Amino acid sequence: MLKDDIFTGMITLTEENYLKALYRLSLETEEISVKDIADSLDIKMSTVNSMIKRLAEKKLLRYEKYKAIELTEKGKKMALHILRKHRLTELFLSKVMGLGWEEVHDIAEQIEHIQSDLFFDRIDEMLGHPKFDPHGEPIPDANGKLPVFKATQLSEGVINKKYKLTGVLNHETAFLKFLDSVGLSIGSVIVIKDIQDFDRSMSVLLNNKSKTIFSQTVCENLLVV
Amino acid sequence: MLKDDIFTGMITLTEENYLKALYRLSLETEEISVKDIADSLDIKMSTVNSMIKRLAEKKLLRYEKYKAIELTEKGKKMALHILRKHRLTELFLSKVMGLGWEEVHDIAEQIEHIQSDLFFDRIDEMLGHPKFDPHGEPIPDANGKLPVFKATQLSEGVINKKYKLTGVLNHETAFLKFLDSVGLSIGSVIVIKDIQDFDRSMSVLLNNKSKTIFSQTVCENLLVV
DNA sequence: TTAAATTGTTAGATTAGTCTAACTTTTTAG
DNA sequence: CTAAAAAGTTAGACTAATCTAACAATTTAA
Repeated sequence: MLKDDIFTGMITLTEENYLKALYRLSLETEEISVKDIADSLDIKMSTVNSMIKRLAEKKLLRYEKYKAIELTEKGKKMALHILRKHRLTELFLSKVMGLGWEEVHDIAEQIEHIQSDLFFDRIDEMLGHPKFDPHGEPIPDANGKLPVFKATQLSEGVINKKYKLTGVLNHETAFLKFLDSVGLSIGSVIVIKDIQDFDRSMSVLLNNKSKTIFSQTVCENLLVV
Repeated sequence: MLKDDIFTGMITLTEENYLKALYRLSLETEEISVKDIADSLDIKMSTVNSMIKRLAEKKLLRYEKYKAIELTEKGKKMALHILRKHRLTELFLSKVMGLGWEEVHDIAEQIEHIQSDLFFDRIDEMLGHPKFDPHGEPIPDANGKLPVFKATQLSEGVINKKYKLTGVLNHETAFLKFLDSVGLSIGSVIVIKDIQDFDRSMSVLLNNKSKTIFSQTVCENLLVV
């Protein structure tokens, strides 16, 4: 029974949280330090120090005294798996269960640790295998691979190309209500018909039906792919 | 920080599992012993012994050396709260997410520990505030109160009374398919029109529409209220 | 370039949850 | 009624995850 988990690849909830933090940090900084992790998880450096030694033994990261910390491929894959579960859960709570976007994060932090492929695959299916969460962040697929493209702002778009709405950067009620009022929701098709040079506003065609004008601010807050 | 949880009423996942086991055992036996708990959770008696001392300190159960163990009102309330979350989750996984009844239990064992009233209240709402799970077991309400009546078997029913299907005792695919084929699902209305003395089969009216005959076996497996 | 500040490491303690082993009390069967 | 079996208890050890406190290495700035 001792050190069973090294053989089974089993991982504790706490270890999952370290991996997730490690992955997030790897996107933000070149070199991940013990302090970065301690700050991001709000625990002491000494605690981090002992934990990374354990994770290194499990081959989830590479670590040498006083050097920067790096996830291994195995560690990265596990982190992406948790991230996938987190993002799918957030989308599910919001789209299927109708919870507010500000409410879903804390619940998703708990549900992301549920061990059941069945459960998350079904969520994925019910959501139509989404590639991005409403923040525009990519959702890793079941194999832990990230989509190559990240969603971009509509304000970066070009005329006459078909875009699909995948998320928004502004989550205020007022903005979401505005989107509602023009008939926009995740998955809507947007085609830019014209761009006004003087104020960067755009004439757009929505879902091949209604035509309207979006200000630069609106365009910057719409994530498309 | 020391003994914080005694003040906050916070409870660990493990403690929740003890409470749940205690409650289940209290329905099965008069006197709950250390051994009962050890067997039901598959841990050693010595472990149970130390844990019940902790739970007693937290006023979740009453314990004296060599005496039977009893949940306090507070402990019972917490146990019912977990039970509510478990049963609501099972129903949700099955009815909303379309998972098979054999698959939902293990997932529900994990999700029942999620801390979020919002989440479970929303599930409750989406399910239409169900009073019974598909096993016919009552679901405690948000205040931890159990419905007074437990579902009974249709085979115990009387002629011309309106019954509502709340669950089944047999969860085999074949039986569930049969129910499907006659148009029965949770919530369906059943009225017994006649009972045959010689084989205890019943002529029944379903949803005020179709009339059919159920064998005694079928009636015994239908839970109604 | 060296002293101060920051960051990292180690040692040792604590708590939750578990175990084994030794011992005690209660229950049960002859 | 008593001896054996079953159940219960205690003591002591272990792991995971955390902490504090002391000390070491590295980085930064005067």
